[in-house]
Amino acid sequence: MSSIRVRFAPSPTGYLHLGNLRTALFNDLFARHEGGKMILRIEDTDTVRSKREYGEAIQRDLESLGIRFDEGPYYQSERISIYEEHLRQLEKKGNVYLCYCTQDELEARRREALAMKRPPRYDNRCRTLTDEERRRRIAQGVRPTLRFKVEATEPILVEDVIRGEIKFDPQEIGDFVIMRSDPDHSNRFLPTFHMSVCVDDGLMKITHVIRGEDHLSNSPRHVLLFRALGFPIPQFAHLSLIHGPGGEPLSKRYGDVSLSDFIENKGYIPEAIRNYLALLGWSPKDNREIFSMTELEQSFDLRNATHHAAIFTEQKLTWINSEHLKMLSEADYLKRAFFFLERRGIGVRKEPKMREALAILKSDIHRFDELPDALSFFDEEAYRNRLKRSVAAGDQDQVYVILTEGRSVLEAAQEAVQQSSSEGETLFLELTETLKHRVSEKGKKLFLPLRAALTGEPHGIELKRIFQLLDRQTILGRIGKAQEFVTSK
RNA sequence: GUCCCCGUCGUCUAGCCUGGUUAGGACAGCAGAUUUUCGAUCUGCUAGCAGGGGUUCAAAUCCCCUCGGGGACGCCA
Repeated sequence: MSSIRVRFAPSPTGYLHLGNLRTALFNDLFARHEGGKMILRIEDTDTVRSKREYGEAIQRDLESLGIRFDEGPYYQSERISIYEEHLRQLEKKGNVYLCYCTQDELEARRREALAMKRPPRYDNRCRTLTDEERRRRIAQGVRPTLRFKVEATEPILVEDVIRGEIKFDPQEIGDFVIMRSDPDHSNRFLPTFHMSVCVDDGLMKITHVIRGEDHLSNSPRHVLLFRALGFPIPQFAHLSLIHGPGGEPLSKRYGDVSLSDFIENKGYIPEAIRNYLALLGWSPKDNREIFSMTELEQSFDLRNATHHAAIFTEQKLTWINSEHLKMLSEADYLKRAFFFLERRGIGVRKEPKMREALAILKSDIHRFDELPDALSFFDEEAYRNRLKRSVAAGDQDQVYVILTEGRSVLEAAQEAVQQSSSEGETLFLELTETLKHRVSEKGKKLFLPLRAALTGEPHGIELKRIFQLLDRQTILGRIGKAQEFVTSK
């Protein structure tokens, strides 16, 4: 039994984007590969911005991606007394002091420092506050914060599984706030992220802190805090960030990279998203690209994570999704396809041939949102509307052009179908045999008009299959209809 | 501004540690084959070491500088 423990610790101040989700996934894959445990911790100490609904949405997203946690969710807002307790230890050891600088003062000094091209860091001035000054501040009603004294003189080492050993000069780090004033209770403190993270990681016996690279420069502070609190220092692994298609960092306002949009609207399957996300910032030594859930866990190795940001684009995800669709059993695929279509309000089960058509489409489509169009030829009304639009658009429309140029083919086809009494594939074979002798067109010129007349689309399911899916009457009717439409113009 | 991280085809990446490869793979794109159509499939092609110095017989690989991107420097996390 491995003692490895990792955690995913989001703050419920918005929805998870794909970058956050990948961090969760890497924690999950690492834990499972190592036979360790994964803990979910909701970092909701920012009482103003945190929302319960976000916490719930986060859990839904994790679940739909197949990311499971062995412990939690722990809510930090319910653990305030624990942080207070550990604060007392730090106070006893003289690691903290009260700071009476107001936010306005701090902000003004930061701006000034920046303007003078100096580092905008805290100057530790309240470390040496005189009793008199302190009394004056209190009299003014200033609410203090508690700062951690950065007294280290030796370089602080952050051991990172991905990047190696990184050194930080403690001189570069100002005393930082570990307890801030609680906006809702006038004499109470709330832990800042630094404090709650270190106490919880220590208490929860986290062995590997796997998080985004944006936390890299926080890590030396955390090393100092872990030491002061008497906790062992975990291994760090800072993941390179994921950027959007334009190269910009992903942020919570990018609603279009939300998981539910990808699954519910675009029709990607979770296995594929997992697979794609794993490949964004990591690759196995053998360069494989398609992985099942368990295969991913087996080959995952944090040390193979990349060091640079990766741009998220849908093209490869689309391909990976089509590969995963092919790997699905027919029953599983149909179940999911029906589910997707029904959510779109397309009642597919009523149509007996629909199941057959869906099965054919399995190896054809990339994602489920291609299904409604691909199946629309079943619907007589949708078919007619499509033709009407074509005719209205005239030469601008591909289908209209195909139909017009293929008029002679359609005439011959109509006649041939009328003369035959077959159905399905046999009808198709007889038809092509007859047409071979009656018209000079072949290949594209021959089949495109037939397809367009039958489905109203220039592409779709194999033509032979369409004959299996539509009955004689419909086929005959549509060929006639198509001719009517083009000549009516 | 200071500190930290990063820079290989359009995109995801292998190679870097431990110098010697025609710099490999995949997606996308393009072309051909096949299916007497589209799609799917198969084959092929296009395309890259950010720039400059240095070390070396030899540099994507080691060193330095420059440029570019990102992050931190919050009573957000």
